[in-house]
Amino acid sequence: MNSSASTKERILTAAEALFAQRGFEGASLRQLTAAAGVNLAAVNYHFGSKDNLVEEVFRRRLDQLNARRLAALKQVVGQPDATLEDVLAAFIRPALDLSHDGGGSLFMRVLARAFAEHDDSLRKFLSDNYGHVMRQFTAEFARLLPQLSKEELYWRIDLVTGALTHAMSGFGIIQRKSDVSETTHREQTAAHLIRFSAAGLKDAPGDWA
Amino acid sequence: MNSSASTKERILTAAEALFAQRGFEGASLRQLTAAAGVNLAAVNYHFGSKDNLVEEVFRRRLDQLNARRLAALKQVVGQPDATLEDVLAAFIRPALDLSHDGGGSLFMRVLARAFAEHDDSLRKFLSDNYGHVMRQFTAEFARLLPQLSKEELYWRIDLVTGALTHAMSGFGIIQRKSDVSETTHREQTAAHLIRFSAAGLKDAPGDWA
DNA sequence: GTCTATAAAGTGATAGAC
DNA sequence: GTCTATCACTTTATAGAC
Repeated sequence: MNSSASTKERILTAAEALFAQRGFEGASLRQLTAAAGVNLAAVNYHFGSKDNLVEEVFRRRLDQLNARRLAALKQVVGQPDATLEDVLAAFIRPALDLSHDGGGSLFMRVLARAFAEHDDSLRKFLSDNYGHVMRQFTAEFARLLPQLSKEELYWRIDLVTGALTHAMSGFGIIQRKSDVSETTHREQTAAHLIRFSAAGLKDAPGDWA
Repeated sequence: MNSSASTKERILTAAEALFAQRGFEGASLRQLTAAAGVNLAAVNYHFGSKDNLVEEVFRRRLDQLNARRLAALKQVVGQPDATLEDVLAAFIRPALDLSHDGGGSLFMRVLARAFAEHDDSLRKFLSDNYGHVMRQFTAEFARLLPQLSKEELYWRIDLVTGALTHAMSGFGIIQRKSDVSETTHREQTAAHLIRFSAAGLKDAPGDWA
């Protein structure tokens, strides 16, 4: 029953889809291995445990995603006339591209679930492994928005994060129309996200802070 | 082991807390009835099934929440000089108040989970029972933002929804400091949400739409 | 309305043959 | 590296005594 990919990769792909659809608790190893066309015992052989498999599902996509984000940010920071929109684009575009190339469109839904879960160990894993990315972007936002207090900036970045996660996990009311190409739709999505986020970030600071 | 509240109410309260913490699949009836101090069989006696219990957890809070939202919106629509911020406040403040009175602060986390779940039957339940509330608010936004195309407006409302859900479920980086009262913190949260959302909604429409 | 006991099925994980 | 078989346990739900 082996297709082209390795057993390990096929488990990861099937797990990503099932975690997106039914959650980490909701997706059982039996459903998962059946979908991947591999033996039940293969999960424990290759990953050790279900928890470890969950982490590997994140690692596979986030390593690539965050490398691309940091590369894009580096490009932007190099330019003296970089705008807030440029920094937002460096953060957003790589995430939208995920849904294009790797077939990893489901991964953003997995990520949205992880946010909603509040699971401490999972959050610690994400923070430990990818927190430095968020810190670099935050520093750049702070540089471009010096009029905002630290607290006000954190608040707004938090709200931007919410909007992005929501939009990128794709449960918005906006569906791509059949006469719009996938590429065009992704460009429009990026433009909406960047514009909306920039407007919220740039707004004058509140006078009550 | 009976405290003051009825068995039914105590199950609902325990279920809300556990669903927020461990998810709908992750929270078992055994954990739930143990936390409520009631017998395991009481869930099936009072609610028929776990799925039905989930719906009742939503109904208990959303009936009140949406009634307050519509009442607040009615007040706003009555005034000829109502602002976008007023409409946003009518939507946001009742949700923040939930965390104050009923001890229902956990409910917003349950709601955030429901959004991330993509569960069709749950989404249909929410849409069937509370969709009219969102439609009324959308109509008011459209009236106050006539420069936006229907598509652009829907996009922005969707992004606002993401920011609100994220913030109200309380997994932001912003925590209340010990020297800030609960009331003050809620006011600041509301101010941030309203200001940020209004800025994103009011931004000039894109020229590519 | 609340209880115990249990049915029937599902769960993650593992031992051991190949 | 892959398989079967199974362990030890948990799950929802229900039957029937009180």
